[in-house]
Amino acid sequence: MTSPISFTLEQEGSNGLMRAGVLTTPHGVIHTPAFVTVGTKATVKALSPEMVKGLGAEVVLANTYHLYLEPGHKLVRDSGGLGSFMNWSGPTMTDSGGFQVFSLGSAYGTSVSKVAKDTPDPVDDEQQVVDSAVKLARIDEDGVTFKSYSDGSEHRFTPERSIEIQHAIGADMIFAFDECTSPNATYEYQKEALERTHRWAKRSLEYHKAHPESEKQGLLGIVQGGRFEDLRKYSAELISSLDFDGFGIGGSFTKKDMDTAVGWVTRLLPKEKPRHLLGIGEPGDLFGAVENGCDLFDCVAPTRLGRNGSVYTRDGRVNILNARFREDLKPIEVGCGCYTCSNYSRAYVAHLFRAEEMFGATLASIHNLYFLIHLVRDMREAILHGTFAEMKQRFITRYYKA
RNA sequence: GCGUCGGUGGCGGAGUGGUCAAUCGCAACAGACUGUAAAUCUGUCGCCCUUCGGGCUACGUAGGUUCAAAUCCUACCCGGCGCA
Repeated sequence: MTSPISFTLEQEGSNGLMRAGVLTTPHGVIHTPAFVTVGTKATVKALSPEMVKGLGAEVVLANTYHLYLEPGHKLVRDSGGLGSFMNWSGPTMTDSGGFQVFSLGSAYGTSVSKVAKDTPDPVDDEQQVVDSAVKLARIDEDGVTFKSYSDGSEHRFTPERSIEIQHAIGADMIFAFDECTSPNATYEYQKEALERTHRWAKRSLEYHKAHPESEKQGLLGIVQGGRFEDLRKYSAELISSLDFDGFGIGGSFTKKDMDTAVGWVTRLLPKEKPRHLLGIGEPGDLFGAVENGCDLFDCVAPTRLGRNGSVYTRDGRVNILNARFREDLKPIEVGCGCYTCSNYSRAYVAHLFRAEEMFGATLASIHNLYFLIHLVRDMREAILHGTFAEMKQRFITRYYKA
């Protein structure tokens, strides 16, 4: 059976891993490597689809669990599918709800994120002690029972159910239902969770292939294995052996080891299919991931940081609320081509945040998304021109100079 | 002029003899945020010393009572209200 999505490699890097390509979906093409804009609840927070398109985004990723809870996947289906519902005409993706197994489960009530710090914060360790009874996700072999974070009602996700819902939502690319594990999980637990995720991957795939939606929607299998080399490689081989349309690399990492861990996996994945690194990332992480052969990335950071007043610049991330920007009439980044920097000053954006005017979140989100999307796009160009290493060196030196 | 209520940290506003450098909110200052439980969360917030801790100056002003006062008394200054 032919895949509803096709991937063409344009250029491979000298390290044999990184590559530039073109991913064709039923709703348009994505030039990879590409940063995927996150629109969890069928909206990129604070932005209209026109703004999202205008800042250069080629694809939007929504969330199955969130849309299932609100407004319900059937309504999305009856609205003509995700793209039609949210008025986004380009390519779309949905995450399976696997991340919510983590964020509402083991990470609930803690400050643990999927990317662990190299030097653990003792406060984090204390906060990890959360009664398992209050967590909102419970895992068993067959699936996950969630308690809605908004009204406490109970819901059940299985691999089949996740795919069924993702079929209704109708994104071009969907993900197998997996378990995103905590970076603090033991090897034993990671292994156990990995085996389960593999069984879920097969079930997701079987359910998908048995339905006509598989002719319009591509299914991506997810490699897990935490921070353990043998588990990552085992997972990459097993997931590769299945007939997925592409691959996701999920789960937890250490900031320092992320590149290495991604490399273990991408070396084993078939070159002719796209790889999506789930939930990453920060500028530095993106360089490492691209260098190690990832094609797609999504991250909430640009929009969340934007709403909270942090903005990216070539000289590092800054908080626009800092006193020094109060009367600073320069754009957030001199030379930036985004709508925000073309028309507004730091002082104005800072004023909006201080006055709690919602347009501030919009302007900061536009800038941050533009920054990351164009950063990855620049990486793509650099791969095509064989100048990736210099480009990376130049950026990293300046961005992390402190 | 008489009466009355009140004057607390940048602001609002608690406190009404000791546990008060003074609850709390706002503002301010800084930090965090990686498949969105998030337009959220955390910390600092009189001055000085290196943190623990210690020192100093403070609750309109000046005196007083008391072992001890933002809290009680007296006078004065200022403000609100009422009566002339």
